[in-house]
Parts: sequence; C-alpha cells; structure tokens
Amino acid sequence: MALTRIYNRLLAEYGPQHWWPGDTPFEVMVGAVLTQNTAWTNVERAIHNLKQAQHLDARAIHEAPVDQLADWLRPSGYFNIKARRLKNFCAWYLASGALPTLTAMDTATLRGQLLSVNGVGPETADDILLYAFQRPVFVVDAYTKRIFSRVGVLDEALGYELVRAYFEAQLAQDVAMFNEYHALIVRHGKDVCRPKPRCDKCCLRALCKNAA
DNA sequence: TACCAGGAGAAAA
DNA sequence: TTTTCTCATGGT
Repeated sequence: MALTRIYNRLLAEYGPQHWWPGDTPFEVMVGAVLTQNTAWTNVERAIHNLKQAQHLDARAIHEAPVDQLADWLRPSGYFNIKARRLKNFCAWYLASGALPTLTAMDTATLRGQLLSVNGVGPETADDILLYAFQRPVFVVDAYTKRIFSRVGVLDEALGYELVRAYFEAQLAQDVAMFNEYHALIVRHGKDVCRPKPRCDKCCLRALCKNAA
C-alpha cells in the first residue's frame, strides 16, 4: 500500500530521525508551541535561553512577566504572540494537574483539552499527543500535504482532520512508526520536497507526478 | 534580495 | 462560512 511503501522508502533513504528533540515531556510541549511556522534551529535558541534563565518550567513561565518571556523567545520569531501562547499553555497545564493527571486521560479527552488552549491548534496538539504523551496520533503539517499531493495520494486543499483521519485509517496504530513517519516527512520536505522541488535528488521521484 | 520555515487566531469578506 | 491578514527571527 502506498503509505507504507513511501514510509519504507523514506526510512531507507534517511534512517531513523530520533524525534522529538527534547529532554522531557514538558520541553517537547514548549518546543511544539515555539516551532509553529518556524525553523527548529531558531526554536533551539529560544529553549536555550529559557534553560539559561532556569525558566524551562511551567510554573516559572506562568509567573514570568510576559515582556521578559518574549525577550527569551525572541530568536524563535513571533515572540510576542508565542509568549502569550506559552503562558496560556502553562496556565492550562498547571490547572489541569500537570503530567500525572494529563497522562491518565484518554487520548480524545486530552486532545480536546489541548485544543481548548488559545495558541494550541490541531498540529501543535497532535505533536504534543504523539511526542510528549506517546499516543498513536498522526501529525499532519504543510510538508505532509505538499509531499503526498505531489505523489498523487491526496489533494493539498484537504483540511487537517480529513488528512489525519486518512493516515490513521490506512496505517497501523503504531506510536513508534507515527513518530518516525512524521519526522521523515519533515526531513524529506526540508531536503528535497521544497516549494521549488529538487526532484533530481528525490527518493520518491519514481512515484511522483511532479518529477516526471 | 527574496524566499522560506516542524501554525494559529483574529479580522474581513 | 470561507478567505485573508498578521505575527518576526534567522538561514539559504
């Protein structure tokens, strides 16, 4: 089947990606908010600033002045908005009982809770579910839509939930595989399946209508 | 120089 | 309801 064949080909091409980069579940959650429409290298700088300031902590972020937080987040871009979003997230996280309570929730409930936070949309929620809570949720991003529309699997204009439902229906509910698949999609998107594609270097060119 | 990046929410139509 | 606009630093 197409999705499994593409997964195997990407894995053979790039190898395991070892996602998500982050030492703790909370760091994964912070990274998921900060990486919205932003290169990961810039997110790393912002997380480094939080660590240097000893503020990579939900209560510390919750209690920090928003202007100070924005200054630490500056390298990740959109720093004023992200400072507010991260404070919103931490307020929810603390009020919800943090990891022990959240870990005990079923996936649908936890996803609904995450989506109720201003600043957490579907992709950020699913990043957190998959990479911080190890739930079998397929993360859809701009690369997913670009790559799989170019190989003729789906329409790039489809909405987030339709694409997610399609992948989850076609693939086994395997957390480790979902983890690796999304990471490989991002790797492939950054390497070759760019807005201006590098089809001569693409390991999927035999399947891709765009490379003909 | 112009484009792009591991989106989301508010405003406008 | 759907589309458009805004947010912003840093690498290529």
